Amino acid sequence: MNYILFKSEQNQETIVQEAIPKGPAGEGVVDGSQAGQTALMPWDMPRYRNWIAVAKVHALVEKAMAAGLAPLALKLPHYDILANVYRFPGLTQQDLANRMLVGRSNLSMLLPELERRGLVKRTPDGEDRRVRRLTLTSEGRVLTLRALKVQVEVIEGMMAALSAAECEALGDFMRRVGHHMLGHPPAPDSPI
Amino acid sequence: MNYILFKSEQNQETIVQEAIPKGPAGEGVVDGSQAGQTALMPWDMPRYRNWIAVAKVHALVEKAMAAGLAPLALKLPHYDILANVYRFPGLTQQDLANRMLVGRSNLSMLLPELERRGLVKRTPDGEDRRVRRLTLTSEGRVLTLRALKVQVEVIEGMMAALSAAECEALGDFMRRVGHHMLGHPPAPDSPI
DNA sequence: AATATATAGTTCATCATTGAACATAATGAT
DNA sequence: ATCATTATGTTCAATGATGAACTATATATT
Repeated sequence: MNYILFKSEQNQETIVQEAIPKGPAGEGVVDGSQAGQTALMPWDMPRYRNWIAVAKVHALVEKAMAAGLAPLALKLPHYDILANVYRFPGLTQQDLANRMLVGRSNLSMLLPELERRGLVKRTPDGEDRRVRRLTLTSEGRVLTLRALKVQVEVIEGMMAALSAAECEALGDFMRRVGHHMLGHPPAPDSPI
Repeated sequence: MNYILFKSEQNQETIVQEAIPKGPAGEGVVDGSQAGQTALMPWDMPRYRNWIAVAKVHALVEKAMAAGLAPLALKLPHYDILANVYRFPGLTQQDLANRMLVGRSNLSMLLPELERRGLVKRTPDGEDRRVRRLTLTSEGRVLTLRALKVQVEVIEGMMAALSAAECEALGDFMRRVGHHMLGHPPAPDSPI
């Protein structure tokens, strides 16, 4: 059975036929590069590999952030909340969920812990009784600044491999991609 | 209490003093941009913003992947395993964990489910009785190809916002950053 | 040969995240 | 005024991921 796997950059369809197993005593070990009519697999394609590189760096940064935040007794999701609330005091839980690209229920699980630790306050909105608005306590702000310092160090350490022009190009590319994926033109104060 | 938050690109230290709360009736709403001696916050810095853009795109791609894989009854972590085992048949669980940048215990939780579904086989190594080697079944390979098609569509859709040169530059940047973070020069068959 | 150290994979408890379902409130249509 | 629809946040069950502790095995040291 053949699949049309993808079109190459030259708009040429690549068809992959299920590879025939080979290997010692027919043990099922398969050489993926021996597939069908064209040997091209996604990892042979530049765009795919470029995205895998992005994904790997993202995983490395998350690990570095987790390690850097551990001495502050702060997990990455909690820090994300604190940083966003520091930057946009008074935002709603729905707004925060949109910015963090997580579900509302996740925040309903995470926020009580930050409240309990005395870092965040949730207050009812003056007009809409469904809404709660988020602000940091003074202790929350202090901790957030310390955690921001950690994040800046991770990002600066990472970006040291790039020139300023390269770093700016990276940001331009990613913002453009982000807006493209969201399907609308860039807006002020967009989460991207 | 002041913090040295970070050094700017001109190597100038930025000091942030805790912002003074303001807002209606002293309700604790804080304007982060009114901090201390210099108003620069991380989100005012290009490198920080550039990384946030990368992180946002990564989150969007993960959502798109999850949505695209749902009709195949496949979750993203399971797909990651299948794709890596397809590409490197016979690899060990330890090797797979390294490539996926997750812990060995995570794979011990995920792999039995793929085994139960008849997608993956775990076989003892011929020489080292601690080791199990991973291969896909024929059904696993078929499903993996279908899932690869989904991933390629997501990546192609994303990269449509970039020219070929921009996409290649992006990959170059990220590979360099990845190697920089791992602290060693690029190697053949590196996870980055 | 005996012992110490390192490695591969598993189990465990804990936490983050998801998506469905729910309760309450606001808005829009009639 | 009433009803339908949408929005906000919470609860629930299920699942993915982590890091410590464990078992079994391999390797290095003495």
